[in-house]
Amino acid sequence: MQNLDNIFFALSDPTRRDVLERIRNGPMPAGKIAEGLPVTRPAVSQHLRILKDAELIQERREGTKRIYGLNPLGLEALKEFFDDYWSVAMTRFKDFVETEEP
Amino acid sequence: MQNLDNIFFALSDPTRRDVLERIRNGPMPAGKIAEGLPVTRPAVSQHLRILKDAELIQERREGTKRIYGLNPLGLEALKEFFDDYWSVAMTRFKDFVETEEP
DNA sequence: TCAATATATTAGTGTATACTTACGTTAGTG
DNA sequence: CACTAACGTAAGTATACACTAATATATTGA
Repeated sequence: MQNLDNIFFALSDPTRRDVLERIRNGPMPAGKIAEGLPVTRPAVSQHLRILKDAELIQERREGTKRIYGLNPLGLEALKEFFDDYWSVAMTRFKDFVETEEP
Repeated sequence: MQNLDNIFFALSDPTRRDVLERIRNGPMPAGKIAEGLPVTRPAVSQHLRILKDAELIQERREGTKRIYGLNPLGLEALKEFFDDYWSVAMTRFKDFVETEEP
């Protein structure tokens, strides 16, 4: 399982979230991903690596192309973070609000 | 509503996630939050500010103390990110895996 | 009002990050 | 084999970040 450090770090960058946005409707080669983005292609390559390390995307080779698509593994880790963590938050929040009133 | 930049950035730091961990079972004054952490109290103050800007925590004053507790607003934004975004990811993932096999 | 408590803010610093340009690598094509 | 296409990698740089030490602010009590 991926650690949350990498996942949240990967998601903290807007350009990387743009990358995810571009491939959310289906896999895409690296060049095409870079087309829509305001940074150079090498920069996108570096972002892709970070996203891949976080297991948020997957790589598949096809000739000279590299097709990138979403990887649900990192997502699963995030989901666990929610289920295991924030379920408590919601219930505890009430106490906080209630004691805040006079 | 909060933007995801601030939220993911806030969550990308392990110390800040430690802060959240410490207050997830109930609000706590800043000093007590800092006790368990390996950084100085001013550093914790700075982290608290970032978490507060991201609307992940709330502040309430009580005398000279400042009590911090979880704030579900940032969390709601994150939840939307999931529901609105990753529901697509899961279904699209199948296509990717299937085309990967020979 | 003076001092103590609890905390935030500022200034300064080493390190990490995101970017660009230049170069290297791998797979197909004549 | 040379050439092109589609990438990744390396080196260098400006900026952002997290941290500490010192200072400032606000609240309470003697």
